[in-house]
Amino acid sequence: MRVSAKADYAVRAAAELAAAKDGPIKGEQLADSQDIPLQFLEHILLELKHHGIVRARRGAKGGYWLAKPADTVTIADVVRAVEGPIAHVQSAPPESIEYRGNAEHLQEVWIAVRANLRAVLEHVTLADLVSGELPAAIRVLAAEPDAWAPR
Amino acid sequence: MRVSAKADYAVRAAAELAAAKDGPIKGEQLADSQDIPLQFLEHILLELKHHGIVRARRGAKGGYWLAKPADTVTIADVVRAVEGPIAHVQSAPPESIEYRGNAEHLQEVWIAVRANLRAVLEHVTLADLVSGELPAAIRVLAAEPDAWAPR
DNA sequence: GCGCTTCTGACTAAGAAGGTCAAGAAAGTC
DNA sequence: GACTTTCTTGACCTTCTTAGTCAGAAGCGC
Repeated sequence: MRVSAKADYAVRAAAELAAAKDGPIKGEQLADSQDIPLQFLEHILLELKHHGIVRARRGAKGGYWLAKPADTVTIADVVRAVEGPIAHVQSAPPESIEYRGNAEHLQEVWIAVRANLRAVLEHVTLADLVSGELPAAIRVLAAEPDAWAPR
Repeated sequence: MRVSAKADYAVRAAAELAAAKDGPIKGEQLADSQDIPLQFLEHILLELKHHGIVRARRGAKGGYWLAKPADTVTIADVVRAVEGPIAHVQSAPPESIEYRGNAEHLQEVWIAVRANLRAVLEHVTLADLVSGELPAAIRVLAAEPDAWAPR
């Protein structure tokens, strides 16, 4: 139930790429602007490339850029690329688990958890993120004072 | 973004305790009915005890029972006891993180993620879980066919 | 005091988290 | 073609977490 450094880095780098207008951006530049260890970041970018989220070119004028328009890439896409499936229970998808006895309805709870995670992650695109114009439903969630309270 | 075996076990054991009407339940009985490795389960129960969620007595007629009424203990309470805070990013609470540049609005996204997780976990009690009568809002989430689709 | 059961700490093996290092391959520039 | 830049890849490292097991101590009921 936590967000790894890797996922956080991946989304931040992707946001930086989404904001870039002209040509490929170098790894070092991404690492600098988001304060991410360069070598670690390049591994992450490679994973993103393998998942078809970014593209890259080497050489003097090389760098990274988004493989698709920023408004078609969601945060869920980026997170899944580096962390794998969202909200798995014991490394298995919740719809495949069978609970017995008094825990029988726990499956529905985990399904609801995943649905609510998806409701945020699959509906915020990189374009939304850099423009700051998050979908209305998400803005409502983040605006509630209670959401900012530690617990 | 995944649910550990420990958290899953803890909730299932707690559900079993919530359903128990008469007297303390032995660790072995819990392990059997939910198919959880006994020794591992006892460590989990001890953590739950330290967090004031269950109580225990040793000896011949010993066992475990809930420290509070089942309708006042939420799944979030149980999960936090064994996994720590929900939806931390890089081991820090989302409200404490400051993002720079194009990732500036990422904080709101993580806050929204946490809010939506809480919306499920803090509103289902152990009593709801064993009776199967989940809160209406959660039932709606789990009823949507799309929520059951892998992805 | 005896048997039962929880309590506690120590240990382990495997994997993930969060990196670092160094060599290689491709692309551009001159 | 030489050189530089930059991505690409694999190997390695340290620390922490996961998912347990084992053995013994301590408390409870009779």
